[in-house]
Amino acid sequence: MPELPEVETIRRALAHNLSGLRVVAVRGRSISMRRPLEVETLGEILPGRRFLEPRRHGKYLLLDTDPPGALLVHLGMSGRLMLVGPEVAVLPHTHITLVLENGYELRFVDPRRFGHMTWLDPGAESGDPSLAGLGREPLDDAIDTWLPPMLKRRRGPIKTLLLDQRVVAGIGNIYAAEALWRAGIRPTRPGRHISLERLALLAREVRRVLIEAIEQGGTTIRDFATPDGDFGYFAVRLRVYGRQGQPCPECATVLRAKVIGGRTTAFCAHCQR
DNA sequence: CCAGTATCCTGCAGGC
DNA sequence: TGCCTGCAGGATACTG
Repeated sequence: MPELPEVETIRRALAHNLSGLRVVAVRGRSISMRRPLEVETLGEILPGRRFLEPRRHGKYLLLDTDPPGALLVHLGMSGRLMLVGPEVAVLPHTHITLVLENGYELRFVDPRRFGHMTWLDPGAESGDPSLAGLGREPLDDAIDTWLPPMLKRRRGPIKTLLLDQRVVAGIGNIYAAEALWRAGIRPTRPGRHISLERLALLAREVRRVLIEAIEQGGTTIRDFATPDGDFGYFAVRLRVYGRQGQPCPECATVLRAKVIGGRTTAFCAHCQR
């Protein structure tokens, strides 16, 4: 579900409403996830710690604490965080609840269990398997200088390269499709067969679409919501994602879809070459 | 080494 | 109405 703009939207909400609060208790049940969720371990570590300003790298959230350490959160496809009062009904698939000193609860809900929540001791970040090797941030305004050479060097369809978190961190299926449409590039085209000029344009479109999506609070397709329950409004601005069979907003050619890198990708065969 | 596929899991939409 | 299939915003292990 959540790509960079959604995770950033969550981060901002938490910066506002979670920073400064202390954990008083941890509730939940350990469950097998992509990385094991050790509720007992978190129950020993977290109580007494205060949340600082959260950080984000790609689709990962880093909830720094004092005393030092960080809760690493990835939301996978269906994960969400809720920051709510105890009177709010507990959703199915709520795997862990952090009770805060003000009575509010930070809940990690993830039906499909592709996400995870892991504790990182100080210094463990650089050696963490999820974080090590993560690419640079696409919001960087110099992206059009460093991304094109990387795309040029790798093999495979440009769409697959954009989704590779080691190349650039945070792009998922929605924004890859949108950026490629904006840049007029066919998702199947091998990255190394695209000129540096067009790749620079693509890099700028990647950055632009992510920034616009953040401004709209992310994209709610089905169930994305901030910890406070707000939805994202970028869905109305999607031009190709999920719109196969409908006319291209630019030229009215019927949009097609093709599976690339195991993911359905919509594109306009006329505008994207 | 590379690219492509299978897999983890639940929920939901669509077809019959 | 109900059953079945396929697909979903991600990441990674495996196959050939």
